[in-house]
Amino acid sequence: MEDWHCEVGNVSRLSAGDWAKAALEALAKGGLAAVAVEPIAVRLGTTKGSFYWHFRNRRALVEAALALWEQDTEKVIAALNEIADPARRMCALLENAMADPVDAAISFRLISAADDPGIAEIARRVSERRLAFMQAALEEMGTPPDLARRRVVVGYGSYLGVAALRRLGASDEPLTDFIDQVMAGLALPPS
Amino acid sequence: MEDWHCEVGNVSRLSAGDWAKAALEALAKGGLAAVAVEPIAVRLGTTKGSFYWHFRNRRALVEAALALWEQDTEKVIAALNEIADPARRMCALLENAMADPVDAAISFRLISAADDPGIAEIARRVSERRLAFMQAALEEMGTPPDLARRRVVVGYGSYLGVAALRRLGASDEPLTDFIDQVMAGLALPPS
DNA sequence: AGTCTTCCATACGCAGGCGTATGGTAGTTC
DNA sequence: GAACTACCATACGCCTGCGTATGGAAGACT
Repeated sequence: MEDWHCEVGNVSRLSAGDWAKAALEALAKGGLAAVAVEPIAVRLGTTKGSFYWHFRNRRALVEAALALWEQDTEKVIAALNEIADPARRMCALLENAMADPVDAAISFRLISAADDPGIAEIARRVSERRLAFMQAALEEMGTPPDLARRRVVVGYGSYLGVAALRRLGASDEPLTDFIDQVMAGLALPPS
Repeated sequence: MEDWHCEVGNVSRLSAGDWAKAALEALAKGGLAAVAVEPIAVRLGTTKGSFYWHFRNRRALVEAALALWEQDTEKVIAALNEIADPARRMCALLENAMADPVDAAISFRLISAADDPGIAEIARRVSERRLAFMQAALEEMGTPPDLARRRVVVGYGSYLGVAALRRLGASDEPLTDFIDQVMAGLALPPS
């Protein structure tokens, strides 16, 4: 799992991680169809020859990209867990999330492509992870697990949907309004 | 605009509307990439020759399919407007919407493909129409326009996001929970 | 009956993406 | 310094989709 971008002389050698990173960017920018070997090779200034040395096929590249995405979620969660107060933690989460249209774009691409069971499974796992993180915060504040779960599904759903509307240009309402409403829905004090 | 599926003898002739309908189904089922002339021709039991008589190119087919989708929204709105009581109207809307995963799937496909300005524009227009319909109901109940708008954005967003989570298999919570929460967020009495 | 219009089938060329085969280059190892 | 490995470039065949060109069938018109 330890792969490095290695640079020798003025010739740079690519790692599988470089390919995965570029693939994730392509996914966010152009959708699953844009995760195509030759265009990404051009973007990386190399050729297919490099790719098929590092990966078995295109599917493996997609999976590597999504693994990267999954790790990003873990990083964000780890960072937010530094915030002791659960209410402030959730508020920071919302602000954080709404400020990251790239992650939202990836989510939409995957939701759209959820007819592919492999894609759906990863998207489901990441969603589940995020929901669990939010639910834990509510439980910390004394909300019973079942109620917390139901509230968190709508809370995270609100984020997804409102981010989608902003992506479409169908909503330019200020973020504070949105955050206040979601916090209220989660039965948390406003920031 | 009057085109008919016409059947003469045992040979059926296709109309542009038949193509648009099939294209919309393909969009829902397989995404924008699945709106491809030849596969749809096979599905309709015909060939490209038919298609390029009815349409200028693939883009025109996509637009026709989305026009059909836009009309569906209008039909639903017209039907719901038969319900006099705004609160019950909104409740019926939510039940109606959550029972239609195909429409939701189309929404997700378009949100994902919103990097295409043409796609984004239609999706935005339809979203705006739905938001306006909901906002009108809230205003009927005395909510000031600005507040109604903000609530409705989160309400419709919640629908989109929760439908997405259900699509992923990340939520199997009962619909009544969701509906109650959204109705509460809209400051409407529960059903 | 012959022409005209409408609608469709077939065949073609082109482009782009996937995966493979094969050779080459630059370090590493002994 | 020679073999060896790791990494990459090039070239190829295949498939699928787009759009066009052209001919054919079947009813309508006169």
